[in-house]
Amino acid sequence: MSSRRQYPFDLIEPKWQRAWDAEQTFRAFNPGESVPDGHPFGVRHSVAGKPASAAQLPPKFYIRDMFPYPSGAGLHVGHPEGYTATDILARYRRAKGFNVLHPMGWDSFGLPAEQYAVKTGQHPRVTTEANIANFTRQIKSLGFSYDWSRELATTDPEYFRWTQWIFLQLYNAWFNPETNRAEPISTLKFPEELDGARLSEPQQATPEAASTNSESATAQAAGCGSESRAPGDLESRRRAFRDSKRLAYVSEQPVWWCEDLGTVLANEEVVDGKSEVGGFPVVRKPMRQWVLRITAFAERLLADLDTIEWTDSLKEMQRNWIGRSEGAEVDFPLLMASGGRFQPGGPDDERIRVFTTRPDTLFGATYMVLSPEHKLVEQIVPQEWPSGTPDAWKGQRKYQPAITVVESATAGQIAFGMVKADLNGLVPTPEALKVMTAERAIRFRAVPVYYRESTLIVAISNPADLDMMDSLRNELSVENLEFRVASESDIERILVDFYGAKPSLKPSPREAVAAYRTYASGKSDLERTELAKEKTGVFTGAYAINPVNGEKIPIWIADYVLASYGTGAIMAVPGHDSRDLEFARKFDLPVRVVVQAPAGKDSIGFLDDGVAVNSDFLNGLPTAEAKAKITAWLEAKGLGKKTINYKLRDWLFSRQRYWGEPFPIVWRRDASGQPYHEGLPESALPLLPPALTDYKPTASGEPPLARAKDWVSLPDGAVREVNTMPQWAGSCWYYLRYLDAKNGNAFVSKEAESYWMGSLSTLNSQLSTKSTPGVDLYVGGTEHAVLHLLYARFWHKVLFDLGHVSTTEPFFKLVNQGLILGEDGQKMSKSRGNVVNPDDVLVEFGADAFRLYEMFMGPLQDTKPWNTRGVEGVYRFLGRVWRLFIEEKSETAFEQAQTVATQPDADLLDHLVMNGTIADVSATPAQLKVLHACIKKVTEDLDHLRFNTAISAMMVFVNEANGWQTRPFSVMRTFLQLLAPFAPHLAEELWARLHRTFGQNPPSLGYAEWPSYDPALLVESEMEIPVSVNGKHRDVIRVSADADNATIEATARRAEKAQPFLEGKTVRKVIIVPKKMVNIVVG
RNA sequence: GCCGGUGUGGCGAAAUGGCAGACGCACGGGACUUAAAAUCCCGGGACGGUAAUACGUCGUGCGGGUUCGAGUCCCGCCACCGGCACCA
Repeated sequence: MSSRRQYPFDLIEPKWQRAWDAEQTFRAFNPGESVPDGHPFGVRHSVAGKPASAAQLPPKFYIRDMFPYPSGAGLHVGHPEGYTATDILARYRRAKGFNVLHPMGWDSFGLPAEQYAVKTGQHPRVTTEANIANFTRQIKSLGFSYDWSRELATTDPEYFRWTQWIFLQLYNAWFNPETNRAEPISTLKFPEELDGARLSEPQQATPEAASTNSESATAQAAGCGSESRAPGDLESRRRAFRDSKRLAYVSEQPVWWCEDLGTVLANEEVVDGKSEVGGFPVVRKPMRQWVLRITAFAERLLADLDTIEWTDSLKEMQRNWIGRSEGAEVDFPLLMASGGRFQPGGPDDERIRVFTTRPDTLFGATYMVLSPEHKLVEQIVPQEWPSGTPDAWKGQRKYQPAITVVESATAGQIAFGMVKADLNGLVPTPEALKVMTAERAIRFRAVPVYYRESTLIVAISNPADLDMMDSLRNELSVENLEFRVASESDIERILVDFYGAKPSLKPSPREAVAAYRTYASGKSDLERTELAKEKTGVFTGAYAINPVNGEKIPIWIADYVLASYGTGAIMAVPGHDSRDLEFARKFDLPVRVVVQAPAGKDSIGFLDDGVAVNSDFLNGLPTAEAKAKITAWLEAKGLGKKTINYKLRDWLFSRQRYWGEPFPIVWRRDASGQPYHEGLPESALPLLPPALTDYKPTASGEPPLARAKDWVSLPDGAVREVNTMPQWAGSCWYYLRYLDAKNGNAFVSKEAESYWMGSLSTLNSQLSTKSTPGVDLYVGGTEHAVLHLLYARFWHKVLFDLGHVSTTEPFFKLVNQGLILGEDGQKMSKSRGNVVNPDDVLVEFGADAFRLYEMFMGPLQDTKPWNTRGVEGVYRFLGRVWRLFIEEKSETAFEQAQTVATQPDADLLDHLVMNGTIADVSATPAQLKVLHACIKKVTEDLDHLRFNTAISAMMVFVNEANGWQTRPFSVMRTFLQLLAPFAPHLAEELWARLHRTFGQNPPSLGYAEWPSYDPALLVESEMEIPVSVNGKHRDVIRVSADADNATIEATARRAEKAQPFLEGKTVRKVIIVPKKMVNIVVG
């Protein structure tokens, strides 16, 4: 650790931060805004002291960071990595003559503040504001050139009024599949039976959007199905129909419920069956929720990825998440077990519709599987098993508590063992739970823990759960915890008592199916992934007919088929699908080869494209042709059609929390008492959350907002929606608010939007570098790949369709910064104790060194470990820069003055004197060459985001300049311009001093024109060219720069060190790459 | 399992198909100093060789290939990191 400061950054850095603040140096000006007199931006672009129109302003450059959640822990060194990169580019672009928009704000709604509020009763706003203040202090101490006048926080009512406004835009719009875009709900046409006013006119039935389950499900829930209703409630039905089409709609679907967080979560927030935040268990639970129709935009979200510059991996993540697959829907007619045709509710129910991407394997479909939740299940199950049904198909439980010893001890209080039991059909019965409760059964993190006769019995099936034992020990305050293996009877007790298992055959298909459905729905996703390594399922007793060959095939239910994908049903082709094969093997179902694998590969289980066999009229066709032929055949017969499916689900948009945006929605009841919702008028915004003293959910499990009875109930009898929006809402559009952050009349003005988002950029392209539309550069971590970045693209497209923004995409270029690891090469975390706090680094080395090191570590996108010695290295470099400019003797005087001074004072810096080696003389050619090489490298590297090599180029310059007896003013001045984006405080201080020393008024460094290099100065009169013999490097020759090939060849042939390799050999060929190398090929 | 990315000194890393290891860290030597720190200068891929030079051989995860020439391009592996994961 250095005992003495390399240079007085502690005085320099606050001094310039104050100056930039006071002079509003980095204010970005909107079209129509008046630029203050004398502001350096106005001076540079001749718009000072007057309002500048969009055409008078220089081209825009909009560069942004992902705004942070202001946590109580403060900034860590990962945050400023991206911030530094964008700040360097912002400063560089300003110098290049762009109007740079570089803002910062706060994603300030969030769980920690709310959890603190639940515990202490303190309003989350208090915590949030304190954290914002701390983050602001930390970020400002790094000297970033943000335009702080545009600072925003998603928790600010003046911000979230527009978040609510955008929600209303979604609420009042629908997706028109014919135009493939969002339109105002007023353009929605009612189907004929609801269009009472114009029954005589011919009406197009509203076409279904690309088949999304949510859509058809809600449409049916809303009652617009085929069954007719009394004409009296036509109005209600019209409303229900309209509500079912909105981009923001209410759905009763099963959602991920997290008990520990007390809220539901979106699919994207659930990772490995646990909540992304906190890692708590989640379960599937049907609830009424607000959902946004992102699936309607799946195709455009996918297609437009081709129009933006993101990394391949990021685009790929989004593609995977959207998960488009092409295939066919095929109808399988039902057959009753008795052999008669099935006729429950009408013509639509006579078949089961499946989705498959391999219609060419239809002849290999030997059974069908429905998801346990499939709506047809109950209707198709017969009273009795068909004769000859194997016992294994009847849902027989066949658990063998095969106990694998994991760890053991004697005479302990806790016994546990690994259960490898097939829990098929087993669920904790209410009776069993009562018994368990009486005996102090507890559920610990979804794992049953059973206390009986002074012994805790823990059945686990995953070695990973061993980690749990420590927490369990703490939680139970059991000391001297010892382990022993659970005995077989221990396990038996858990299975019988907890799961209510009885080793008996299910007596009827109905019971077997009911038991399996309960089992499947009761499993949390955690249990599903950890316990269900083996396939489970049960035969329904019903059969269907394979439409291509008339075969009778059994229908099963199994939880490996998801209700939420495709049609919730599949045709199983065990010959060519690994999951179906696994299932077929377990239950002894027939396997048939219908695709011939290439020679040498087994056709059973062959998943790739091959040639159709055993498939009647498809035989001999390659897979692609077989697909086309069978699809056409199905369509001609009316048995199926080509279909596209997506993995993407609609976006669950409501949370049961206090600290989020309230929905601008009220609920009323129609004449028949049916509740319906209504959007608030814009004039009611912002809708503020009510004041509460208790932030917990209500006793009846309603969200916290329900506690505010006065707030919830309106005088006219309506009640407010009590859910709130998720944290992602505010971050979906903040990049638009920055453009016009103080606008009270609109979320952004048209002028600001079109200028900054680049629709106007073609109007003023006086610079060769053209502006990109949208955000020019967005830098942030990969963790938002499918959350924020997908949601924001979706909102942007809706706003675009509705005419509120002018570009189809928000972020045209995006770069992911790499993770910074701790000094031990591990991910930084409190528990590892390897977290580096930027505050500490700043105290010791200053902001400039910190910034420089963050960039010097390696390429921005790479993951790399922190190394404090590395900071010292760049800090030393800055010290060398300092000493190039400052007379060392004057430093002694300065230090003495500083010791005497009672408090730090920037005036003390005036004791410093410029280094006497700097003189206003013309530079030597060698000096110019060093400088211009540096300009070239730094400029080119900045254009390609190669900060680390730009810094090393400056180090090379400093190492050279260090040896100069005389340092020309002009050269040193230009160098400071190159340094300024990286180490702005030091550069500003030296810039000011340098100019004053030479009797000049320092021009604004931030807006001084970026230096350009003269290629002529870089040309060598002589050059060194490596000489190779047979591709091996042997010598280096010197020739004049304009030497022709003949001269080069002759010189190379004479090269001394090459001689031993040429002697006695015939030269077959001489390859000369101009200015690069010579290769002599001998034989 | 599928998709994407990355493998170069003791470490972070450089290298439009053309002298591998720029720059920095750590390390070693020297100057300055009573001494240390700081600073300045010099040296560091490995092996062989030499008093030290010189010089030679090998060397960019592994195995092949294309090329006068490969860290870079192609084919096949291996390892690590990230994402997805019963999506029909």
